[in-house]
Amino acid sequence: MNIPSKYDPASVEDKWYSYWMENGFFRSTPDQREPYCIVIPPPNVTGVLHMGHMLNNTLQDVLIRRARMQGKNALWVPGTDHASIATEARVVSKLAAEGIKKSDLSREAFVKHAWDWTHKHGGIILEQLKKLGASCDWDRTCFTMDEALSESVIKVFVDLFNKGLIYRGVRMVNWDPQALTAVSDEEVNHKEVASKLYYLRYQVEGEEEFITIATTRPETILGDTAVCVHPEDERFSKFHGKKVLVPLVNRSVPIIVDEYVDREFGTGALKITPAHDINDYELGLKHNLESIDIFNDDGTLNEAARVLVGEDRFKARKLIVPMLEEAGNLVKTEDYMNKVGFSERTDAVIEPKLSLQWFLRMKDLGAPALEHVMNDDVQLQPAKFKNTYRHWMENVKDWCISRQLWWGHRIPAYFYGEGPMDYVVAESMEEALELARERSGNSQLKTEDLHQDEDVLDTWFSSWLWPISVFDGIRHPDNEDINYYYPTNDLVTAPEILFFWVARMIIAGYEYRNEKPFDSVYLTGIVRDHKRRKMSKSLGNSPDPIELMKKYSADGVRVGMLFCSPAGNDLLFDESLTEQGRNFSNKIWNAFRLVKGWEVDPGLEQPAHSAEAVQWFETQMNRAFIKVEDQFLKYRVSDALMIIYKLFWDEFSSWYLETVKPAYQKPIDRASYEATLGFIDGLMHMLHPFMPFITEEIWQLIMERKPAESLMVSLMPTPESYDKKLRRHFEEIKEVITSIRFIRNEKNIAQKEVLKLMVRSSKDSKYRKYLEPVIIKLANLSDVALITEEPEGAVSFIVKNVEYFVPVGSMVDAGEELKKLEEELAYTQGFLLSVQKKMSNERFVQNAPAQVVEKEQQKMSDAEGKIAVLEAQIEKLKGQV
RNA sequence: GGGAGCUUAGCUCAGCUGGUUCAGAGCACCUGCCUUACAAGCAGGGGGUCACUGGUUCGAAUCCAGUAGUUCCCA
Repeated sequence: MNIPSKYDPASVEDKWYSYWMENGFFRSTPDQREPYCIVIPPPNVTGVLHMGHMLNNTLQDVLIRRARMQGKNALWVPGTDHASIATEARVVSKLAAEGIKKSDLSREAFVKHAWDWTHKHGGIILEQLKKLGASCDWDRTCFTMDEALSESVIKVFVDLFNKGLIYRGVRMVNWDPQALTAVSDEEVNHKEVASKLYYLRYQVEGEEEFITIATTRPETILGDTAVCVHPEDERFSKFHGKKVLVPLVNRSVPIIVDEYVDREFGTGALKITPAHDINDYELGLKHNLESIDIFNDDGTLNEAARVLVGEDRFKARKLIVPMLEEAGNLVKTEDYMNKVGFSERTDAVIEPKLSLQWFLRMKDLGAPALEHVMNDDVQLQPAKFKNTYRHWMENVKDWCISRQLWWGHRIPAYFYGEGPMDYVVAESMEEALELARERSGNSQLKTEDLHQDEDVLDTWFSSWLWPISVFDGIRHPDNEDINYYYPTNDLVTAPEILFFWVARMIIAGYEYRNEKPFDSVYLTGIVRDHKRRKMSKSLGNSPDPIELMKKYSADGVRVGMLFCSPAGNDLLFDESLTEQGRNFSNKIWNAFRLVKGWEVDPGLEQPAHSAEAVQWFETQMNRAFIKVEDQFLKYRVSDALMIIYKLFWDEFSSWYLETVKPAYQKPIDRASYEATLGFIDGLMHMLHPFMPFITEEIWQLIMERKPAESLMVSLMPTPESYDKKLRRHFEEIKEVITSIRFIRNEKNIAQKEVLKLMVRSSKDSKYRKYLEPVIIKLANLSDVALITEEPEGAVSFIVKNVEYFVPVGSMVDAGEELKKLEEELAYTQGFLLSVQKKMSNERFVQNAPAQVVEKEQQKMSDAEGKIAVLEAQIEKLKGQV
């Protein structure tokens, strides 16, 4: 078999991905095996792959591939999300570029445009995931607007409505004046903004007295319906029960008292605008205040404002200040930092607004979801997110589920009359008609008389059903798929959607399956650049994942992502990491090339050093298997990879291969060759979940494979117990070899030059003679001699109290040797002293566990032995200097 | 304003229920090597009073309290 000297990822990756697809290795159907399932966090249907997706999906693929190789029936369900606001915004701007306004289109026409857009751009991201190697069952690809999923959403809405959990009402909502829709609390980002605090005085009605308030939003005074002071604030007690005139419009409003007011803030008096501030709204309800909405939906002032009508809210703020000044109401202005809410989608400043919306009652619904995370039925990884989760769930508010958009699931409420309550909720028009006839008592109602609610549902109202609806478990709760795969095993997602999505999936899970949706949630970090800036298009600091994979290979990028991805921590991504990943591929390829290039001589006996190395590397493999297993249990994927990385690079390549490697153009014995190929096979298995492509390529080249054979569906070896003593001894002789290499370096002796080694062991420190062949090979020695008397002209070192001497003739510098030994002696004496101090402390000996004391005892005698050896050597050297 | 977390080598992070004189990894760095698997490499090496202060303990990077800095979440 001819192995190309350069690894060519591009062709290899396409070749094996097609092969896996053709053989249906990604597909899963229920069977007798234990299931392992992940549902993908559905990306926006029209989105493109970014670094966050890369991280997230690499992790999912690692988990899925590993489970598959452990013999589980692994299923990774892919799909996309219709992303109401984001998609609609894109379609609107695309139409705008063509000179078409959304308002000129009918709902049907607009939705058609949106579908066209979806079909054109939808699924690009899924194609990109294939480049990464994602082993999703593509036959099961779902979209939240598919018929089955849409029906599930509507069915759930109707069900919750009938349970009395969904209601319609006027509430203060977060209004996005740009997207012209309500958004949920979770879709609002609060940012600190430098603004001004305006001090305005209101005249007390019928008097020449004034009361001064402070506000950041002077334009909203036009909607004021009260001024509020603290009941115990003596500065204002004389005003209790009086009225003030709102500046500019001279509307008379009451002065009310409430303990809500913070006496320290501003002047201690507060203007109340119930229509435009959530706190004022609450006060308004409490004190029965009128509520004057002065804004249009797009954020311009309406007729109710009476002045500046038609101006935008921010322009109005600028314009009203000189007007107030002129009218004598402006006392002063101060610079002020305050927090302002911005829309997650459009970045427009959110306007608190009273509006008629649909809500879902969350308190009772959420109770099981809180309980089952707190008791670890659903595990959050890392667990530190439990705190945040609890805080949110304990203060959960009703969920505003309606959006004033057209792209999405239309709310299945049908109005039959003019009144706000003249509606019915049903899964279809036919059912709605029947219900409406019943409710209205009018049996003559026709479908034309019914009018469906214009709003659509929040996107998360479909995503929260995802782990159930991808298996059609809402419409058919007892189907084979849902019974087999649900609850799923792991969910991999970003912490910023813990509440948007994860919490709500848990809620829906308990409500509709009476069961958690997944066993554990792996929360990844946010991908940032090396300066800790969030990767974003506008900053231009986010590499294009597709380009990155072209440059460094998919395996390289996967490894690069994983190297910097501890769970729950932000990860600072840098291209050098993918470079490291690519270098690793190169290393693997070359190691394989070396082994495959060996010629086997069946008549050759296995050299002793190779036999020992084979046994030793077996212990290393098993040890690594066990450690990797442990890391995966803790979801420490990064550390698991690092263990295998070091196993391959340091232990296998640098130690093992260097030991068994025959001299140039010399053949190798059969036993060593086969053992080595076996190790490569095992290493490819361990590495496959992380680097699927290169490992498959190599595995296929190890030997002739049968059709439809593949590494990705072969079983992972299981860890066995290993010879700990052999491993320890090998570590000792590694230290010996390194020490000899250090001497070569120091004395400028080339590796080619053959050296001698002399060993003196004492009764309580043993030289590992059986590993001697390995030392001879790797340190390039002629022989090792056991001695009792110290030789002349040799450099010495000590490993585990065994003395080693390398004769270097005239190159030995006795003075330098002496200095080195004296330094080591001083250190060891200091060490001994500290241990002795500890041991002479009665309280330590009494209180510390026996094991610890024993260990200290051992340290003490070891140190004493070493000191004796050192002192003898120093004594001898002193005679020479 | 309320809550949570973080602070260990130049960088990114490990260090479990306190026990090798004050400690590990990867990368980066330094020195020497183009030794025919790999210079995308090999061999060797240096580097940290574990943020600060105090306490508990025979013993603290590890537990407790406070201080400073920093990040995130919620309002």
